[in-house]
Amino acid sequence: MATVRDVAERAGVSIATVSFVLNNTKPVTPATRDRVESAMAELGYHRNVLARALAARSTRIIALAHPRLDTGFGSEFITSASRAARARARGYHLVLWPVDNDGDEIGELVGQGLVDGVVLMEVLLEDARVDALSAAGTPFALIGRTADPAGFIHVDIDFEQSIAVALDHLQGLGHRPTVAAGRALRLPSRITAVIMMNELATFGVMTERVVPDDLSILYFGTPGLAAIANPQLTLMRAPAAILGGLGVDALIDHLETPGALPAPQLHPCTLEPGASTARPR
Amino acid sequence: MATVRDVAERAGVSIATVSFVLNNTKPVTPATRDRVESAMAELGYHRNVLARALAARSTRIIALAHPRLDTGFGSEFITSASRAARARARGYHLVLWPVDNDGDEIGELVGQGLVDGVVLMEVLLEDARVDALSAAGTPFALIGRTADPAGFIHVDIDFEQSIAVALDHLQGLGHRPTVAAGRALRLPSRITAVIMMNELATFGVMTERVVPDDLSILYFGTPGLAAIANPQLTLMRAPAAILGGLGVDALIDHLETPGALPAPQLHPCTLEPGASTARPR
DNA sequence: CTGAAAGCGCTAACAA
DNA sequence: TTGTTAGCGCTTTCAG
Repeated sequence: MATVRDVAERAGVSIATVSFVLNNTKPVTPATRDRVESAMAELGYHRNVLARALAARSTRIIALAHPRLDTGFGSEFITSASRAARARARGYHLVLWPVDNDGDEIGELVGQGLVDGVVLMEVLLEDARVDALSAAGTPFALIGRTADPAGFIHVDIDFEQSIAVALDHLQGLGHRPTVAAGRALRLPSRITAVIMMNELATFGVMTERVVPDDLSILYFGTPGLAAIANPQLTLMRAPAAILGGLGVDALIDHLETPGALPAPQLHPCTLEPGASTARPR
Repeated sequence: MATVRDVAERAGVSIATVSFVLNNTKPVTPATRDRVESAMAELGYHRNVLARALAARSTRIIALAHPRLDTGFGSEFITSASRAARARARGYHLVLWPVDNDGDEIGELVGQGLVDGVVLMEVLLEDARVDALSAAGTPFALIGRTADPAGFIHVDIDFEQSIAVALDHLQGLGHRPTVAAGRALRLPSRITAVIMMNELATFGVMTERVVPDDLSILYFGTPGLAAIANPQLTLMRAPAAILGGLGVDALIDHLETPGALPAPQLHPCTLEPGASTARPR
């Protein structure tokens, strides 16, 4: 592997100059820049990211902290995050960190100095990982929200907008809204439609009522379960692929503009028709 | 962040000694080892992986090269790979590389010196990425196989075993085997059951025949599609979660025992009953 | 068994 | 505009 030293020698300049053209950090005459650039091309030079990171105190690596056991969030989330990281002009790397919910593990990992920041998946209302990252002084972005997300970089589902779309769908079918959020143990018989956010509960309800004849169900979540159900559930699909990319983008924005706190990015679910919603009888 | 220097000072030894206990690379008196270890504990010392990597010429980071656009392989694959990497006693990191099928991009990435090896997903029979990695001299493991996999570290689906299970299932229902591999344009009417490996083709067949009354279909692949189909497909599910971990394990084994070439790990699909297979009429 | 010292490949003052 | 040089934090000979 060729090093800056080799390039410098071949171009007849100092290694500092090579670094300057590499990073565009100081003015260099077009002529010398040319010489350096062709030397790099001829040698097939690739800058060693490790050495760069050590010297520059910035690794351009970010971590995606995901649940240790797969919660079935779908590969789109991860691949979109991975693409977003590499897509930037100068390219970040994304490492995967399977971590528990207590903050110890993630604290240990950031202590290793490998990453410039962390994207945290499946954030809880009270989240020890968030505390650990704050304590360590590591920049991070949340996918989801803690109880008090103000002050944290975060991206999440736009629930308000999503609910609006969901209600619109149900009302279009002729259902009338009522306020009954929460976990009612038993569904009053006058209810003609429900919006469900919980897998298990959804299947529970489906055993008690004839869907969609007696009850329409609109399910918020990922398609896996919705597809398997019988009848196939009408789904408000979480924008997984989009959130992954947005989270990474927000974090990188922050890293490159230390002052700024990127505004929260909220993205709605999209309605995917199924057979679990219909006109009320 | 505390450094070896801080630890050495506090323990009253040289930084070399600290390194020796850190890596267990030279004998150290229990007494001094103790002093060093408590110094590390007191300072909350974490070894900087970058500096270690640069000096030791080994990063303990491996890359998972995945298709740039999500092919719906499921998150289990990636999370199991990520867990396998971190699980080892001394912990590897896994970075994600979305790459095209031509070898340029991956060649560029390994040139950066960030990783000790690469796990390659969705390997093709003729694969430019494999050539690029070979040329670069980077250790790698394949998920899948090239036309001639001998000499490459690889893990894959055990097709032989899987087919045996599949045939067993169909014969148990009363179908009789015939040899008709390939892509027959039209299905002879005497055929009572097929094993399908291709999404599109499967749906094509389903529009032409009544399933499972006229034709039983056994589908090899991932559950996403199988679940959505009507009737729900009987599935031979690819062992994604297992292969991810096996691939990483094989690569790390190789990295830590430069001589050895880990034997190919083949793992069969598992049969998941659906409604697309039945007794022939 | 322990320490001194020379790097790993690069960045970034500071000088020239 | 370019070069000299001192690190970044660690590993690893080579002496002692």
